[in-house]
Amino acid sequence: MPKETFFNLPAGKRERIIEAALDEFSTYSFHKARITAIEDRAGIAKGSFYQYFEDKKDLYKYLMELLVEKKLSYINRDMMVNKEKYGFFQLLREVYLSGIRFAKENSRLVPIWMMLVTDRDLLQEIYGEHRDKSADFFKELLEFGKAKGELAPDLDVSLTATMLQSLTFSLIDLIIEDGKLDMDDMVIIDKMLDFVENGIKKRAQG
Amino acid sequence: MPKETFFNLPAGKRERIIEAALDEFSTYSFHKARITAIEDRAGIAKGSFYQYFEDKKDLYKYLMELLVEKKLSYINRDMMVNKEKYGFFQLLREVYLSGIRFAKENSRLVPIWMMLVTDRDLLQEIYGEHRDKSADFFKELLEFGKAKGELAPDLDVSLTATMLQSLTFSLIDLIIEDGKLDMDDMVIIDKMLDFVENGIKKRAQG
Amino acid sequence: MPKETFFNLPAGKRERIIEAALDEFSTYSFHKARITAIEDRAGIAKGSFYQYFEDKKDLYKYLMELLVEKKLSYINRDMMVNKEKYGFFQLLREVYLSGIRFAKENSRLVPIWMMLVTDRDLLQEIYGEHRDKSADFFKELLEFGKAKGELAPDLDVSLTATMLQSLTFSLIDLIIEDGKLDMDDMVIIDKMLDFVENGIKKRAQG
Amino acid sequence: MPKETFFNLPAGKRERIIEAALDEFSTYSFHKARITAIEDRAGIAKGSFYQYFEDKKDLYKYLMELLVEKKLSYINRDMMVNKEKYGFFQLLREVYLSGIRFAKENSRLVPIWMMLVTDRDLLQEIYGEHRDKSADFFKELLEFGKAKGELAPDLDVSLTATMLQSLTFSLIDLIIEDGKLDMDDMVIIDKMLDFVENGIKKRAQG
DNA sequence: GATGAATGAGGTTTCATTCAT
DNA sequence: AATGAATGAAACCTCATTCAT
Repeated sequence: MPKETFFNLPAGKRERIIEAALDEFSTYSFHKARITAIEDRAGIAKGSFYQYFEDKKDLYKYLMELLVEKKLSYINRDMMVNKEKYGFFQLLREVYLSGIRFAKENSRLVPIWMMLVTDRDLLQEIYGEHRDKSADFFKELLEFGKAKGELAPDLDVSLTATMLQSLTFSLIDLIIEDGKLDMDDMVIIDKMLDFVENGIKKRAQG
Repeated sequence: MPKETFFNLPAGKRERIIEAALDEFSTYSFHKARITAIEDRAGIAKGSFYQYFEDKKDLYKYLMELLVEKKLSYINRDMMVNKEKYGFFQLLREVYLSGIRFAKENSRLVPIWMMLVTDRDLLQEIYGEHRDKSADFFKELLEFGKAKGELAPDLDVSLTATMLQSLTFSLIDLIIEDGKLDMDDMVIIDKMLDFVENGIKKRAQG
Repeated sequence: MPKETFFNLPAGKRERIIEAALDEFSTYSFHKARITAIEDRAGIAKGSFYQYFEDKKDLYKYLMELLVEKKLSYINRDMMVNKEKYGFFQLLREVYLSGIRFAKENSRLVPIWMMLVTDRDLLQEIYGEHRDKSADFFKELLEFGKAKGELAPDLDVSLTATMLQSLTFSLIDLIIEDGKLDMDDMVIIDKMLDFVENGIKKRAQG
Repeated sequence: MPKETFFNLPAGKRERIIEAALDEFSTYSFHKARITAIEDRAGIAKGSFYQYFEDKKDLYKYLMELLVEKKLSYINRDMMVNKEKYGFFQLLREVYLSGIRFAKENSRLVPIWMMLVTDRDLLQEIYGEHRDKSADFFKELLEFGKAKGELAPDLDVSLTATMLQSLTFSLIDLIIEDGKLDMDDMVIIDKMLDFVENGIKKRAQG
């Protein structure tokens, strides 16, 4: 956690520091990223960083907290709370949509987070034991879908959750690597949902 | 590329070095990984590493080459060459199976490769311009499936390729993180294929 | 060029570093000279050197700049600007005198510079293409002497410049290797000038 | 001194080694020069060098011995032994001529030797206490010239010897840096001798 | 709190030299 | 004697972090 002094900083400066940190960490892995570069880009003096943060890891953790916080803020709270009013696939659509909105507006957070997730040692250092909350979220959603009767009752929830999550990642990655697919975001989502709903096997009726 | 001296080494020693490198790079990100640690674990003297490799990057590249080479060796060449004899989903099944076999027997290569893929700067350093051959592979396979009439003719090949690839990653990850799911590999694959074929929507007939 | 931080240093410390560098480089050739030794002698911490200089070469270049700057400061500017008031040999005498004054007060710079000049590879590394300004200086002076009618009109300017320059080196070397000749500096200079003026052939009149 | 094994080597191989050494040491200063590079260029195996020489310094010393030996071989022995038959300036001319011949045919030895002479620490390491035999040579020659009555009786022998020596260096340097002066070697020598004989002052009679 | 110099652990890399075959 | 891998000292350099002002 940042020191108190960080939160006492004028908002502009605080933001400049965060921006600089995002720039650095989204470009370089944790160990290659340099505090000095962050200080330079933020326009603060050489050791000033340590007025605000315990150390490199402290800043990194904070960035990850921002990520979670931001991520949540993009989900339509109302829909999630009043699940019953919606169908499973409607909800899933909203989840993907929010994921996209988030990624588009916080594109630098995504690579940071991806590097973290694939770096076991770092993950350990940052979180101690890691608990994948995102998978839990999908599990819950799937249970709900089952209960509603929209999904096959014998569907394996754990595995499917993993797969849905994985698809989310690839969705976000597609969106960020702007131009990889020249397709409108909505179209992408709809095609992906169709894939999830119906698979890719050709059916008799089309 | 390793220096000639590396290939002149007795197989045992060469393997010890590679083993040590795999250990180190699968545990730590490229920049945190230490040559010294590799030397120690391989039981060779302080600067000896440089007898065999140009530098850290050189070793890393070599590991990635091994990965590609190994990966390919796990695919049933026969099936891929005589595609026509098989159905699309049979082929996909084989691809997933080979992915799993590979991952089980080379579990340390996977995290190394994942860290690389998520670290843009490193990717750039290692490969210059990166060309995702894996996605191409799936595209080709999908085109084949379309031609065979097993897939919907209006299926978006690029997007679907991305999704299939993404599912492969998560499959491999599941397998490696042994115990995350207590399910037999075959069962996992079959469920995943079912997901791909039919999606998760409940149908009238089942 | 040293970094800004170097010039921000208290004069005393800055001088200690330069002194240490002069000690090291005047004793050892560029590649044998050790940064660590300089740090030790200057009483600064292990990597501190790099706060002030880019690298070894950077420091070395700076020393060479100091040399040029110092060297120039020893010449009687007035005499050189108002050449016309003086005879050629008076001017040459002044040049030699200034050379001696410089060498006596900066005796450690001379060997550094000599090592540089004789080390083609280093010279290349330090200066890229090297332009011998010192020879140009003598050429100009000789042209002046010719114009004044003090020198033979068919004198070869380029060659003579080279020879005068060479004699300067040996003069400086003599002075520095104190005691090699037990003669007063003035006497040395006068004898050398006599050599330059009249050669060593015995003449009819003496 | 090289080991016996070196002299037992077939002449061709011995020469290849010396050639390679000359290449390396004439390009790089003692400490930058690499044994490995010499081995490579000579086409001998990695540690083979140590079959023939004690160490780097041993080879270097040997090269310097070759230099002296070669140098002497270029002087017209006959003239030096029967000095009386010749005039001082004739002898000096021969000295310069031999210097040039030597330098032209052994151009790589010159920079090696120059670097050595300007590197006090190395000189010390190589020779312990250094005795400048070359200056002695000129002193002797000058004494001879005085005795013959060709030089002014009050000429300072030590200083003049130093100057003559210095001019030799610059002469050799000029010759080696081929093209610096586009003048025939003979012309250079004659002009230089004229300089030594008569200085550069314009005389009444021309 | 801000500044920027100071510190030193620690990593990479080079290469002369040794050693086993 | 020849080969070429092995060794390890030692150098350069980076940078997170501390400290004095």
